[in-house]
Amino acid sequence: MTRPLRADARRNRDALLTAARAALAGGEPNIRVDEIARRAGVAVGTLYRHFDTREAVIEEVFRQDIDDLCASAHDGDLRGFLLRFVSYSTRSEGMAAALAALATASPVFGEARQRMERTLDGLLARGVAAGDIRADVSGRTVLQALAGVCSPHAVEEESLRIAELVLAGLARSSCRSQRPESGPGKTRCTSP
Amino acid sequence: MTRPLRADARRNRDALLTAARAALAGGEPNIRVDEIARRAGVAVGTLYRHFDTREAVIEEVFRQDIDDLCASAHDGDLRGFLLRFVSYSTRSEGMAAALAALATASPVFGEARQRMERTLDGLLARGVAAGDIRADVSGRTVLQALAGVCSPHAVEEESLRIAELVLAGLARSSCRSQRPESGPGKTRCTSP
Amino acid sequence: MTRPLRADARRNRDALLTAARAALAGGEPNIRVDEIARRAGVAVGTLYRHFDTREAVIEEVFRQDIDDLCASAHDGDLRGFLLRFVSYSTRSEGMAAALAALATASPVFGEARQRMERTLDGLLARGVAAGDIRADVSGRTVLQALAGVCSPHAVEEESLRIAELVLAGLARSSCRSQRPESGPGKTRCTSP
Amino acid sequence: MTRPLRADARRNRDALLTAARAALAGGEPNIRVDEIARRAGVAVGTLYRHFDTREAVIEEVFRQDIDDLCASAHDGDLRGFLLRFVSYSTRSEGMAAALAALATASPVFGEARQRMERTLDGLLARGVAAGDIRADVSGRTVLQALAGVCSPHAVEEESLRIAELVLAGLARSSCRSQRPESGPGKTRCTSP
DNA sequence: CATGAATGAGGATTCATTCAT
DNA sequence: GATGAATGAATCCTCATTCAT
Repeated sequence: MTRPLRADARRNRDALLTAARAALAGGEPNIRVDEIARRAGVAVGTLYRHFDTREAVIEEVFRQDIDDLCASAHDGDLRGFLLRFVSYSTRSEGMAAALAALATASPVFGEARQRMERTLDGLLARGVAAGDIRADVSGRTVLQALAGVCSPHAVEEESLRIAELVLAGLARSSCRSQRPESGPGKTRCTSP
Repeated sequence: MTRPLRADARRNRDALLTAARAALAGGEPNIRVDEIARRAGVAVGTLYRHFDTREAVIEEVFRQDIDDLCASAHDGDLRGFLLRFVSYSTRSEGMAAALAALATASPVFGEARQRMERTLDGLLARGVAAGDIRADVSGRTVLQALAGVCSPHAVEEESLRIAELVLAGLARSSCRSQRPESGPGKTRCTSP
Repeated sequence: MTRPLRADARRNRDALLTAARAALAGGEPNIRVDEIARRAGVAVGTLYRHFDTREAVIEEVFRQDIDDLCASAHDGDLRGFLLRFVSYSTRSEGMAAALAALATASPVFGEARQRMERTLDGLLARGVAAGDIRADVSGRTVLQALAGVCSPHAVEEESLRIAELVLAGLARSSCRSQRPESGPGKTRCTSP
Repeated sequence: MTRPLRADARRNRDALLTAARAALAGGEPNIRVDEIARRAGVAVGTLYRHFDTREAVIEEVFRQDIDDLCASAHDGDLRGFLLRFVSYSTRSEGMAAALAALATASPVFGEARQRMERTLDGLLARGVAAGDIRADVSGRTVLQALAGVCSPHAVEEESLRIAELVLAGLARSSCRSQRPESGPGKTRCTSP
């Protein structure tokens, strides 16, 4: 049973996350733990009281951001969601690199990814029901396809074009033209 | 005027690149220089005679791979090109991480990216001429959209789905349905 | 405002300087940082917490030594000062080489040199006032003239002879005979 | 029996020494062997055919310079000799550092030192005979006293002052005033 | 709980010297 | 004799993490 944090402890924890988030968003994916602590106005020891490891700090920042993003999906607007994702990714240029650097399958990837995928699945399903979206694409695929916008140095304008491209690929009408030169593939389009 | 390398020197240089390529492709993006040299059967000093820095080795591997890939585009087959790219990326899972780690704009990024973009531009133009591909998407955008397949841990099957999704978005027919809920956007499709 | 060091940190810092001083004085001008740390009974990281770089350690040893030496000049005894300098230099044979190796104008050279020069200036002025010392020689010149005693492998007995030679040259009476073969030079002696 | 060098070998050897001398004189005491060879227009292997080791190259440069200098002493002019020495040292700022770096008692030190000491002894003896120079100072002492002018970054003007200071200390008249405050020391002055 | 000093494995790079061509 | 590629020991410095105060 984890007791709620004492007020000052809470403050420190938040300060650490804020400092880390700012650094990652500001293009410092390799920021050192000392530095994160310093900017948060605490000592390294305090950082390690709140987080098991450097990775854990970054993961938590990431997890929170994804949480916020997914929460915003309740309006059911797929396009809006993708654009917000693009916007977030563009702002946090450092995040992508940081996450890439984490490399080794940290659980956060799994968790955050699952939340994202489920959110996208919901939005896609809604679009399918409305007849706008093809039914043969999963949230997982869309997420992966959007990874491009996460790459460091991505420019927002360009990232928006990517989102539009993916959206176009998702449109129900695009289904028929999917494999022009081949016969009907095994991936059926909205088999009624 | 750089004189052609002596046979044995050439052999060593190649061995180094081969060792590095294998390591990167094999999921060891952080392989140490000593280790690369060891696997190539030479001493570190030899590595440093051929490459200014660790980064330079990785860049050269990357450059060669991209060169080979782009050379394969002469057949004009966009779909085939994208699938080969997916295949390459999937095999070289380590490469993505390695390149991401290089982070800071190493020139190779620019060079390789330009070569890729130009190649894609050519393939797209051909498709546009044939009436299969919409005219409002640049090679740059496609490349960026495919970045997702480069992420470490990407699974080939999934990456192929992404490629298909992007291809669907590129199809001429997808153009009309690009923005279902809005009126005709400013991005025109093949204005005849 | 730098807070005073914690007791144990202070102890470590001192141990590092002591180890470094001993090594330099003992003819090991090229001692490695690991080794200095090991002899001080700490890890390399600790050394680097206290000093930015290997150079910084050596500079600090040098600075302290010069400080101590200059502090000893308060008695106004020029001869005594020079002899102590000789003694120090002879003991720290490694120091000379170490400093020579630092070569590139590290600020400590400037600082320590200035302190030495000012100290010598003071002692010379006192001698001039007493009528023992010629007035046309600066502390800077004397310091430079003594550099010979700093050379590695200098033997104390010989170094003392050098000091005496310089002292002889500094004596007021030596002024007149300074340039036997030429007429009165532009460098006047104690212009009354 | 060492056969005289073939013309081209001779040329290479000279080119190497010239390159090394220029580098040392030009403030590059740490110049690498590759670089010396490159500047001489030959390969490292050639350098190592002529000299056993890096040290050997530097020693040979030094030896030649000292030879030239000592040869110039035949005119018997002590002052002139010292001034030439100052001039040489000032020009070859890098030499001092290089020699200091050699540290470990390379034989060249001994040889060159002996030649210098003997030359100085001769000049001093001449001065003693003429009644200008005190008899209780050896060439060795004078040489050591002049080491200061060899230090890197020495400025010629300043070095000349040092030489004058030493010359003043050497003057016969300075003998009496050598130890003003003490009684007659054991170092007698020209005991007749 | 917070502090910040200490740890120490890790890893890139240099360069004198050797030796096969 | 000349070439220059290869060797590999030598070393400095970084930084995530621990733990005494």
